Parts: sequence; structure tokens; C-alpha cells
Amino acid sequence: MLGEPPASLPRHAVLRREGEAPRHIYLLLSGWVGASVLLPGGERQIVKFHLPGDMLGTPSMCLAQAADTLTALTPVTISRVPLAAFGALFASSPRFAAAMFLSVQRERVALMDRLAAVGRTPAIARVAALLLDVEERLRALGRAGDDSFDLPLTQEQIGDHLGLTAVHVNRVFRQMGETGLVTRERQRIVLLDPARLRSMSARQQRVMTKDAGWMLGDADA
Amino acid sequence: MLGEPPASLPRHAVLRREGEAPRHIYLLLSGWVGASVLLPGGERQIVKFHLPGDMLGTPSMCLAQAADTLTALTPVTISRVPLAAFGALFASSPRFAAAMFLSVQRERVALMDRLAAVGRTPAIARVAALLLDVEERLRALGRAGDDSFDLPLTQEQIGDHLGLTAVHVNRVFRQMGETGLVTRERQRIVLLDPARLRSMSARQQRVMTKDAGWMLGDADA
DNA sequence: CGTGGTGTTGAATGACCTCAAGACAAGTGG
DNA sequence: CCACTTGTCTTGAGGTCATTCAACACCACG
Repeated sequence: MLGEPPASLPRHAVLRREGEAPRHIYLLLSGWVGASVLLPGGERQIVKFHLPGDMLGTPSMCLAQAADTLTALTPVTISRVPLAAFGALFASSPRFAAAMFLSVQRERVALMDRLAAVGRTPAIARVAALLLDVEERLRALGRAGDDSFDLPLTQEQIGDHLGLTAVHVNRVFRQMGETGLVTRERQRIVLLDPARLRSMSARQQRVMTKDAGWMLGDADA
Repeated sequence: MLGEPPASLPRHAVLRREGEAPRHIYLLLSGWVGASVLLPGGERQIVKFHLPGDMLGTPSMCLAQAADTLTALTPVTISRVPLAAFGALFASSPRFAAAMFLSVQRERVALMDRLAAVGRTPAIARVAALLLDVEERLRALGRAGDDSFDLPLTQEQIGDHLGLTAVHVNRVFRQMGETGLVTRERQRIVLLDPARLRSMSARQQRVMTKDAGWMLGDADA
């Protein structure tokens, strides 16, 4: 479709570094990618864990220098999309434009929710929210019907995502194990008690509209 | 232009409550509005302080139920825009669509930055970042050339914005006063040492592109 | 002149961090 | 096959930043 031929990259590969001029966005075909922001003091905040099907790098479309660094958390395959090509599509199809617009709004809502979690909930609620979020997104991709999945993240990465230290993430996981909330061996996570996990996560269940519900009766491309 | 006639609302008025079906977005003509998310436990996170010129409520365009509550922080005047009317414009003018798209991405970047601040920086850095952010936005509106401005927020609202308690916000302000960073009388803020404030804020200086830099040579409406 | 919202300050508590050490697993080169 | 390394996980002890609880001051407002 609109992207360049797929490319494979190993774990730890950097798709694009913060500060570079953004000339592409990226389609993630397989694997996990982390989008992170670096603070002057060297602290890192991972603003998004990307799963297959996601579009990466779009926040920087409004910037002269990319805001986030995109790093492969697992081996990945991606397809780059030049902004120029993207722009043509945007101009020719209002429906596509609307879909993109709504997609960004969804990301924005997700950020609002996580900001609320990081700003206002204790560590265990944040970890619970992360697990539920990942499970839900994987389920939408057709993975695993049971409440288990692979979480190819180090505890440090999880900490950088949730505003915690790796050490504290570890303690939270242990506590969750001891109280029968989850089990984990290697990177395999099993949600033993999703209901209780949900109740302590302070997570909203958001209902998305069908794309462009407010955009009726227009010509498509 | 595209909105309904302006309406005036008093302080504390709720433009739209979280959970309602979003049928409008709002143009803020004067005054301050806070967009907040409520957590199940009753905690509040203010995700954005809106200043005149801002479009409010757009994140909920992708949702069946509004994600955020819009509350007047000062007396305000607003203009409502029905989503339907909005959609027509969106369909007829790709340039408008692109501008909207980029505007959302800017909000997204701002959320990423604040998430990083809340997740990874101490209280004083968050307050410093807020002050600099507000000052910069007011300056863009043509207000105050000197480093002073009105901040019509309670310390509780500031806390809800930064993931702190009102008490701690107060202590941070006092400390900033004692160390010669800022002064405040009533709601008037004076930045005594913007440079030092900036250095401790961990705030990125983002360079925005001109609207639709990647979208060249298309027909406008 | 009360009254409610907000600001201010202290004392005690707590959630999370820092520092440090060790365990464990997966590679890598000998 | 075995050191050896490296990255990650795990656990403890102690410290810190921010919170909670509580009391009081200060306006603005009726």
C-alpha cells in the first residue's frame, strides 16, 4: 500500500532518534517498539509501547525535530512512509484524513488516561493498568483468548513507562504474585484475577466511535 | 465563522461533563478553562489548562462518551461548534483537515512532555515548567512582555494538574519565593529568574513546523 | 460580622527511591 | 564443555520526597 518495502530490524535498533528531522512515519508490521522521551537529566519516559499495526512517529509531524526516540524492543519489521506520500493521500481522501485525525485523538486520550494514572494512582494500580491495557490490545490483534500473553519488556522499561524505578516494579510484581493477581515465568504473564486487577487499576473503559461518525455524506477518494 | 454565537459563563460553570455524548466542540474566546479527568477513587487529573484561542473537547471526538470535563476556571466566553458543521468543513478543505491534524499532534506532544515531567521530575521542576509554559502561551497571545502574568488557579487546581497535593504546591511556591525564583501577590506571578527556572524545569524547547509543511500543492476550499 | 473557600504551616506517616549486593540466565570465546 | 561476561532480576537497609492530618490565618462575599 502506501509504505516502502518492509524492513527487519534487531532488538535495540533505533528507528529514529529524538532531535532528528522527521521525514517519515513508520508502520509497525511485527514486534514491539517503544517511543521514549529523554529528559535533560538523563531520565527517560517511555510514552508508548507500540504493537503491530500501529503507526509510529506521527506526533513529530508537527515538529521540526522529532520529539521521541523509536526503539525496537523486540526484533521488528517495519515499513517507512515518506511524509510527502502521506500528504498526497491526505489531500485526496477526506475520509482518510478523518480516520487519521481520530486515530491521533485516540492516542491523545490514551495519554490523558496514563497521565492521570501516573499523577494520581499508586504503583500497583499503574502496573495493573499496563497489564490490562496490553492484554486488551493483544486480544484485539487476535492473540490469546485466555488471560495470558508475552510481555517482552524489562522491568526497567516498564518503570520508564509508568514513572517508577525498576526495583519498585519488581516489588510490585512480587506483591501481585503473592496476592494471587498474576503469575509470570520468564516473560509470560498470566492474569489470574482480571476482575480484581481491573478494580484496582483505576482504568476507564473507553468506548470508541466508529471512524468518522460525525462525518457523513461526503465524497471519498 | 463556524461556531454558534458566543456565550458567557461564570466561574465554575461546567461546559460539558465527562461521560456525556460529545456533540460539540468549543472555541474558547476569553478566560481560562480546565479539562479534567476523574478517577474512580475520586482523584482528579487536570489534563490541560486552556487559554483563549484554544479548541476544547476535541479528544472526545473519537469517543461515544466524553473523556474529560470542561470547567470554567474564570468567567469565560465560548462558542460551540456542532460536530456536524465541523465535519463538512473537514470534508471540503484538506488544508483545514491538515491544520486540525497537526493541532492535535501538538497537543499530543504537550501531553507526552507533561507525562515525562510528572513521571520523572520532582515537584519544583513541574511547577517551574508550568509557570514557563503559561508565560510562553500568554506571550504568544500578545499579553505581557515582562516576565509577569496572572495565574487564576487555586493551588489545588495546580496540584491536580501536576500530580501533587495543594499543600505541597504551596511549599514549592514558598521555596521558590525564598530562593528568589518568583514572587507572587494574590494571583500575580513574577518570574524573577527565568533562566534558572528554565534550567531546573527539564522542559524541552519544541520548534513547531509551519502548518502542513509536508502537504504541498493541493487545492484548498 | 459570620462563613466558606483558599492559603499557610507543622508534625508524623508513608510510598517510593537510592544504594548495594547477590542470584540467575543467556551468550561468547577459549 | 567451561570460564567469563553481560544484562536482568531479586532482595535488604536506609533515606527522601511528598502525603496526610490538623490547625489556623486570610480574604472575599453575603
